[in-house]
Amino acid sequence: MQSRTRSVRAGRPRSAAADAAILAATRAALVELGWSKLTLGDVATRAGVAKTTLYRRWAGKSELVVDAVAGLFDELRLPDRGSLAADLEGVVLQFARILARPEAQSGLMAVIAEATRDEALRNRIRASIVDRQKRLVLEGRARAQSRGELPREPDPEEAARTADLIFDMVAGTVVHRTLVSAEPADEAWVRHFTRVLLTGLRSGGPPEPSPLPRNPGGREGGTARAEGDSGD
Amino acid sequence: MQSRTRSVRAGRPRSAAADAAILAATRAALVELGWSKLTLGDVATRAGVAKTTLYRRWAGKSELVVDAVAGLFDELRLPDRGSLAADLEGVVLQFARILARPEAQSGLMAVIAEATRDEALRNRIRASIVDRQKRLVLEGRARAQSRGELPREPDPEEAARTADLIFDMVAGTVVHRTLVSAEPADEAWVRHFTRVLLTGLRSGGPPEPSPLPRNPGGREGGTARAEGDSGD
Amino acid sequence: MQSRTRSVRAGRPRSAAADAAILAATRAALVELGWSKLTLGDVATRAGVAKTTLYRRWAGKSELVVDAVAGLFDELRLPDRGSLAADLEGVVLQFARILARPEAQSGLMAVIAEATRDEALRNRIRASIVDRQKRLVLEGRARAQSRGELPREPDPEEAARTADLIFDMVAGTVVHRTLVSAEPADEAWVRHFTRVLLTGLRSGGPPEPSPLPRNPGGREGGTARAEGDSGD
Amino acid sequence: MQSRTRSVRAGRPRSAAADAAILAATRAALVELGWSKLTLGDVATRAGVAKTTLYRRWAGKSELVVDAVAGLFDELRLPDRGSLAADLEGVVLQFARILARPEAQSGLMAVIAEATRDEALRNRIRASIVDRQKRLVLEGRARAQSRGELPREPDPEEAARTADLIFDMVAGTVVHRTLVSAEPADEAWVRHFTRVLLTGLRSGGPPEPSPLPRNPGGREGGTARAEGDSGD
DNA sequence: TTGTAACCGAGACGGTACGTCGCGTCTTGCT
DNA sequence: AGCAAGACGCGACGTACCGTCTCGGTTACAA
Repeated sequence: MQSRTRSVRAGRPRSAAADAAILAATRAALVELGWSKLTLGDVATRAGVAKTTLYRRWAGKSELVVDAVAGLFDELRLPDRGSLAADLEGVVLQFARILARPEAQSGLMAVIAEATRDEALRNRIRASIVDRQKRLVLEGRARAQSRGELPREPDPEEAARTADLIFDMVAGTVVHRTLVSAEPADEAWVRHFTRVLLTGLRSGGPPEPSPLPRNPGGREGGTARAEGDSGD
Repeated sequence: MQSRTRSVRAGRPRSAAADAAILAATRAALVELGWSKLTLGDVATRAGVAKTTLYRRWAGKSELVVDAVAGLFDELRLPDRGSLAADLEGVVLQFARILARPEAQSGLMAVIAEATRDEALRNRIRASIVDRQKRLVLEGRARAQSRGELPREPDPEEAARTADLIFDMVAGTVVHRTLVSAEPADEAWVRHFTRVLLTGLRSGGPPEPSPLPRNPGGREGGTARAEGDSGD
Repeated sequence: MQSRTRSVRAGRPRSAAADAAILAATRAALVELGWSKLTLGDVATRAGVAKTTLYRRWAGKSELVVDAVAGLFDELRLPDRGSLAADLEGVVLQFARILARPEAQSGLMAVIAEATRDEALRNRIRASIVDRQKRLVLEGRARAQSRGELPREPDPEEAARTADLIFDMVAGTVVHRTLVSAEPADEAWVRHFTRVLLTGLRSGGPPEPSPLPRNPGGREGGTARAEGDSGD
Repeated sequence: MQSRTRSVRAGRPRSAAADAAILAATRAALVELGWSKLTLGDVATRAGVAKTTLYRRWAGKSELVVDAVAGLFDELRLPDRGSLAADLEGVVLQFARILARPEAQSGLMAVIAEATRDEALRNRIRASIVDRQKRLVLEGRARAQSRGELPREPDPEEAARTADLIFDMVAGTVVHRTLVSAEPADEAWVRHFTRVLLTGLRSGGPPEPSPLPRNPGGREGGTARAEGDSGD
């Protein structure tokens, strides 16, 4: 009978405290050193843990940082501020504030870069970070629908497509603002952004087959100086 | 005597061919290996160049990759397809196609990650990559205004703010779709996205205290409290 | 097996069996891997024993291997073949055959190397291995003396000195032949070696101040064939 | 034409000083730490050299120590003291003194132990250490023959066999005395040993087919004479 | 034509971090 | 209380790149 028990758990169990210490040390090292100068040996030292212990739990730097960064997003909540617009603003602002923290900045882009070459890592990121965020979008929409602020989408596929788009727009735009443009995503900016987004969503139905306005008569004069004439 | 002579350029000049070979080798290495496994020694070997030659021209991996990736965006053009919507679609699609290439995926996010800790690198990225893209947004708006599709914004500051927002939304969303969600930014998606974006922009004026344009349910008051005062 | 019969006391029922299993596993590992690649974890696994159990009984790799190798020499016996020469040949051959086994080769030299820096280990080796061998020399001499083949040495110190020398010559030469010269110590070689050794011993008395033979002219016949006659 | 030159020597040449520094550091580390606690990282540090430099020149600890120890035997010389006995004593004493040094003790046995499992290492030891010593035996015999102290052996195979035996006896006995018995191989001992050895050799002819005397009656007088009064 | 100065390839150098392995110790739960 | 299982802190391993530094040899311009 013990053969099963044995295979399940024999020997000294892994220290739960070590996991927490390592993740905290990773975040601290990200703040101080950033991704590229973060070394696993240093993280182990900070955590008061042997390097081997670290490698027993994570396959490498990328996996470790994904988990460390994922923790930052745990605090994301969907506030109930009474309206879709207000709720959205609140969530975006929370998201922006997390991204403003150096440990998120340093780590997040780097693991995304790594993930472009690593299917498993991409899945890990999705499971640990992305899906957790995306859930907020779905919840927010459901709430808005129950409030009557948004119509209920009958086609589930279209609903998913739109949710994905919203999510990419929100997360992508905030990330780009923060990390590429390197401008603060403060309250005023968030208000501006969410207004544009919501306006677009309220009117934006399913994509239509003929997107080209097909301007009669051709170009209005303003285009004149444009270089594009040769183009398509 | 030579020793005192200020010869503007004495000695053997740098090989122009080497630069091109190195950048091409860098892109090839990015495709094959990705950022993290790309090594400067390997790039030098591929380019048929000594490591020293490489270090004479670039300070390190990041700078080299910025230049190598920047070249990819040279082909970005603002097409004149007759309408703002069509032009926007065209640009976004071009951008998406560049981002679909592995050398862009691997390199771009990584240098952005590096740049979070390196002011000089951030400036280099802005100068080489970002500003070149942002110019398209400005050109596109100017063309749309001259066509009469968009009103002329009287406040230059507000105009700049909106241009930045558009840029962050476009670039950020496409990047997020491609790299994080790892879904193809194909024509259908681009059409969907640009329609939402344009709709938002056509109605989105300067930020207002009450951003809810119409609420079918009729709860006007809720918006008020939801806004800034309550905070969180 | 045995643990089932007596469930009352869960003491150390395997203690005796474990020792044998561990030593056998050690020898097996020596054969397969040699000293430097032998690991205690592997030995424990082979013996079906926990590493802890192993460490309770031996302080480390060296001590364990000393005991494992010592067992090989248990089979050494002083045969009675009727003459000193024949007895010596027999013992040397036995010794050579043990040294030809890979577990002896791998282990013995290594622990001797370790012992150069470790007094306790040196003593352990002496007690477990060396003295057991040296006893054969003493027994052999006693037997030869009782046969009348060797005179009885009146000075006990000199007797000890000579016994030590014989031992070093026998063991050292066989070891060197086997491990350094890496040539087989087969029957023919043993015969050659023991004849030289015995001849030397029969004539070799206490050390003298003037070792120069000083006979440039030629060899006195007596010395030349002092012992050869006996054989044929 | 440089293509040939290039392949022969291109790039920065290896530092000759580094080799010497590394070997000296290795010997120093052997003295202080002994074989098992000697680490290549430590050797590199002592030599003021990077670990990589060390690994570029030697495949591992064993190879390095072989070279380091081989240097110790460079000082071995065949002295001309006028007689075979005196020459032999001189060489053996030199050998004993080298073996008395801790760097030789620590290293030599260990690499021999390693060599039992490593053909290449065995060859390296033979080339660097053993053959150099064996040459002295051959030189010594030639000199003794020219002096008339030893007969010229007509059969070259038998000559080689005997030289090998002498070598194994000399080296093996001294090593065993020093490292296993852990007794000093001082002048008195060397005199005792060499006298026994030389006596054995002077009378020891080629091995004979029937070595077992098998005379149950035992032997008498002739043997007895050899002992006390020292024929030579 | 000849200097001379900066270039070029090759590759060794002192370092740093990697990810792995073995050591000997320390929990666990089972018997 | 001893056992197997196995996680733990420690520290060396051998490898891979880093960015720098010789090397011998090659341009290209100036004297």
